[in-house]
Amino acid sequence: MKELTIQQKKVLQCIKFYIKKTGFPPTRADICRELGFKSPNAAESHLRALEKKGYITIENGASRGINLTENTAEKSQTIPVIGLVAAGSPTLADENIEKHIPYQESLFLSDFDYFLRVKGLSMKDAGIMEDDLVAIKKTSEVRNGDIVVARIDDEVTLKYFQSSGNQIKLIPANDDFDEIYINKETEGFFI
Amino acid sequence: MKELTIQQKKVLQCIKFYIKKTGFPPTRADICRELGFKSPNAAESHLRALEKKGYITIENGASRGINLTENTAEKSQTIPVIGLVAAGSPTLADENIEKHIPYQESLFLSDFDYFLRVKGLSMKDAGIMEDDLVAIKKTSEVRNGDIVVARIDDEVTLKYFQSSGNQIKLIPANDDFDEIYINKETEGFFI
DNA sequence: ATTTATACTGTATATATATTCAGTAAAATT
DNA sequence: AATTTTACTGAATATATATACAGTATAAAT
Repeated sequence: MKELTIQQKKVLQCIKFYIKKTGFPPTRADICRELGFKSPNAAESHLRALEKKGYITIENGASRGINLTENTAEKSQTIPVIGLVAAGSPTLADENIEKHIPYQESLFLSDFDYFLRVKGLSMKDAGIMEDDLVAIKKTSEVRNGDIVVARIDDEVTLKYFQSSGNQIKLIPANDDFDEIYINKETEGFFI
Repeated sequence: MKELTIQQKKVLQCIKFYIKKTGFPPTRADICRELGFKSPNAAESHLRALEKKGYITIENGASRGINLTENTAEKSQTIPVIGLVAAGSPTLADENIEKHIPYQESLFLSDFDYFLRVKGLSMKDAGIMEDDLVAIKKTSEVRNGDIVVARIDDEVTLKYFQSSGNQIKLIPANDDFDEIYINKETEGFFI
């Protein structure tokens, strides 16, 4: 596949981002707004260049008729892998990142934020083994039965989540480990 | 989430299909064409109903401004699981389907066609173990290094594919198993 | 019994949008 | 040295598209 110029890459990224954000491709005007162009023809020209180089297809006459080609859509990206460190909550800070691995977006299209490398066997019966990579999504909503990353003081663990009233139960998927009960008001506890 | 009527389900399916096919959402007219409506207002009304029930969002004023909500996009579907039967190539015929399992489309968005249950350990070193489920995609293109489902006469196996000239090499990922060499003209051989 | 939702046809229209044309200028290719 | 590609501004326009309005009819909910 022919190489893209810096500007063309920006336009392609802009299209991908717009689709991810809105669910549908941008118009010429949308691209101009995002990238600061003042003429719709600036976007048009770049689109035609991207089409010519095979990164997108354009349905002529159709509004927002941009389609990322298979190669473009599945373009592998990198995603950080974070070691399950014992102290503190895992962060995306550079020092915690084990490495970045390429991944096929098509295999896991869901938007998760990072991988976590599993230490210990407490989730063994859920099919999560030591050194497995777990896809983690940051979220504000937690439902009962979800598998969550819980931090209690300085320890980080992966457990089933069960909330009832003021009490939270963290259930491991391994009979050799005990359940953990926590009061919602307890300090130093985060999901 | 509120239940959809039969017609509303059809419209929602139509939108999903259109996006899968073209990469962008349909216009009102597109929906009419696909479903045989004669007035764009038929599509419009259904879209507003789907919006009201929370299955889609509509960006007012924007063309093709339809966005499947998270729930809708990730709506679990079922996909057939096929047992790796010894005789003949696996088919989607009912008698071969072990069961249908629900799956989160978001976890594996790539379009594969079915799961195959693995028998034997010939791909052990590629991380494919006995009774694992392998996602299979029917394709006409095979590249060297791909893992393929090969049928030789009445036996079906999973192997690495390596083609050189007129000869095909099928390489197992387990030292305990032997490589298989096949002439391209050999009968009874299919990928 | 009345209202609301479903399920459309048919017409009309403002505007959202793609796309063409006319330029300018610098960089890369041939 | 001449041509093509890149990278835009700016203006104009045909048409693609959402959307409102006017109906008709049946089913479901209140």
